[in-house]
Amino acid sequence: MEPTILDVAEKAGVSPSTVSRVINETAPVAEATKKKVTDAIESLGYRTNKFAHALRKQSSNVFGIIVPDISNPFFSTLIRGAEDRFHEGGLSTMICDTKGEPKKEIRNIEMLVKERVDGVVATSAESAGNGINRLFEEEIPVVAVDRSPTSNEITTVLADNEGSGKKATGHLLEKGCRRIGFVRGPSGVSTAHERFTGYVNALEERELHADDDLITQGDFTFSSGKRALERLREKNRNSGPPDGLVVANDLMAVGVIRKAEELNVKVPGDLAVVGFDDILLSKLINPTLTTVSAPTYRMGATAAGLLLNEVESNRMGRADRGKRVVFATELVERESSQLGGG
Amino acid sequence: MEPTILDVAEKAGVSPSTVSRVINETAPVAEATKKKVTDAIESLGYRTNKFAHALRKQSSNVFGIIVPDISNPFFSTLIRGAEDRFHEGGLSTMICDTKGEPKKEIRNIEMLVKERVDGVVATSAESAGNGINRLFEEEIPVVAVDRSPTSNEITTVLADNEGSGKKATGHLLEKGCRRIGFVRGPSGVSTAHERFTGYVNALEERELHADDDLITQGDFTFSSGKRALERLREKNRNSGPPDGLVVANDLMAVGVIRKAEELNVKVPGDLAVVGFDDILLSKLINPTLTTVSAPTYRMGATAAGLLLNEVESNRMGRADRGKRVVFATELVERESSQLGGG
DNA sequence: TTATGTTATGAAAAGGTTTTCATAACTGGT
DNA sequence: ACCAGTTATGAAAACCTTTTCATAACATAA
Repeated sequence: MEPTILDVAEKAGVSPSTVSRVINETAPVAEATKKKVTDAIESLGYRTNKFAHALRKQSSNVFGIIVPDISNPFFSTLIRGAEDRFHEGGLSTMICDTKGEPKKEIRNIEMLVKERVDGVVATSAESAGNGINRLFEEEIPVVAVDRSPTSNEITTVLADNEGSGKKATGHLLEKGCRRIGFVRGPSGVSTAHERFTGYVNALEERELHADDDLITQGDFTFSSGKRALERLREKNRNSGPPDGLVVANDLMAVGVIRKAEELNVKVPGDLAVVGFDDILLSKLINPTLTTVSAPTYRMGATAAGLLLNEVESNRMGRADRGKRVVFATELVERESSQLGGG
Repeated sequence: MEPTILDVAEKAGVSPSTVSRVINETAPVAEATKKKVTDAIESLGYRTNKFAHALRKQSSNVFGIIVPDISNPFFSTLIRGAEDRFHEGGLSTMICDTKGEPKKEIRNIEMLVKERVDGVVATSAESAGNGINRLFEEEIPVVAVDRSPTSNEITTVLADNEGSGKKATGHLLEKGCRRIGFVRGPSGVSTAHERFTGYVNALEERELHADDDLITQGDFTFSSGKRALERLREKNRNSGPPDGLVVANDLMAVGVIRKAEELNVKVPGDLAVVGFDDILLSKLINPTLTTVSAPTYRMGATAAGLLLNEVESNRMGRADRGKRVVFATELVERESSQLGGG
């Protein structure tokens, strides 16, 4: 039914080998024959059979992209960056959403292994026992993005999270905040930890130091943000509540703002808030949220690019791994941090 | 390197055919030989080669899922439903995000064709020239979900959008609204149109009728919601503004609420608002948004199930297409529609 | 006992590429 | 005019399964 390379060869009056050479430009072919072949391909509507191609080349030309949550705009932008880069090269992609569940991550990785993808761009879901090792076992090249993997053999693309933490904290200091608290993210996530480090460093540079009572932890969800503010106000009933809060991601920051409203704490006014990621929601809530944004699209594209390099290197027999690219971030100033008209 | 079925055969002292029969349970095999084979498979760590399998069977065991926006929680839930169903059967999935751009939809579909997927679950991005026809040409089975395709040959899974429109409108009427407006969605999208029809019918059942001045159109985005409210208040400067608004999706409804705030119109109080989809955001904003939700996860799972049936039928030589499943929807009452304490 | 059907297995073909190995026809240099 | 090196092509092998066709052994029915 579907024409094969043999049909093309016959129609063009050449051998299948020659047709293959024309298609893949893998050896010189006389101009005249080339024309005969392309004509035959055209008229038959021939397309190379993916399965046969993959079998012979032992390569699927498919790449995997793993993220913990596709509905998080941060990750969907990352995906878009990576996807565009892959599609540019005529490569296909499989997107995997682990929903942050290790079980689902494993299942997804098993799928990618079964599909014999040529490589994977991964935002490994959890620190503990991440399935990336599995890909290593199978000798499938991996590039990590946004979060640091445990192994440093793995090429990694990151945002400057520590710098982000510094920027956010510095911003609040400039706005005149004196008691600045921090809502940390889940303990296993490098991103969250580095942001916290930035906060600590920003304070220390000014010879202040982080008061333990002003620090609490959430798990990146909206409701954990609400609980965080509750706890912080409880803890500081005597010493005086924080007047500024750096929150490890936007979603929790929105939770903080909602809870502040319930408690009749004015944001901004009584409390300035800064988040991270610049998700869509941050522009939509009231007050709009000051946040630190990373060049997500470019991070995705870069990760894909590095992965392709790595695959290419592997084919050439060289092995270059363990590169590290860090992107600068940017403070996006909005209403939630405009203290006292200043 | 990687062991083949031949290695297994040799180790077990049988022919490759027998090994294949053991693996696929495609013909009776003596208990003793079966054991020898499974032992050999185990000890060699054999896994069947996907490429060879696909080539021989002319089937990838991969299914496509097309949505206009993966970061929209409505669609990501739909995806999860479909994906879970596919994974259950050991099938793989490729998720495509068209970003609502026809160009991207075409590129994605081209990719699915190239990958020779066994079938596609699609929320066709636009009404006009949707790429689904392309899949038809390639004889790739398709099931449409959430939006009606142009062809009625195609099995479709829908929410009862007209019913939703009715419920939303009826709810506002019960709350005492007298001048109820409607913000329509993009003209090509069946979902949006049906919701509008529900609105009209709800009014007519009560022998009211929809005032043209109370109707305007948006494009499903946040900012188009803001503009919509502006236009409606402009239009009705003399006749009096609407006291209730049914908005074709939640994102626009949030835009309406934000704009109302800017204009000092109280929601609820001066204006009651109802949206559709029950996206995460609807619970997070202030006031929380009353909305109509559909069983999104089940819709995705059902679509995948029907697709699998259809593929199976095709293999058996029968052709059953054009089924139609409609899911009931549910009103989720929140703050935005609680008029005057009543 | 002979014919018929079922169970259990192997040999070989088929699925559609890419690539190695050969060969032939040229090219350019001496 | 001869040799070396390209250039241009074809034949055939290899990639790894699944499946058809055969064959043999065995059971059941007449």
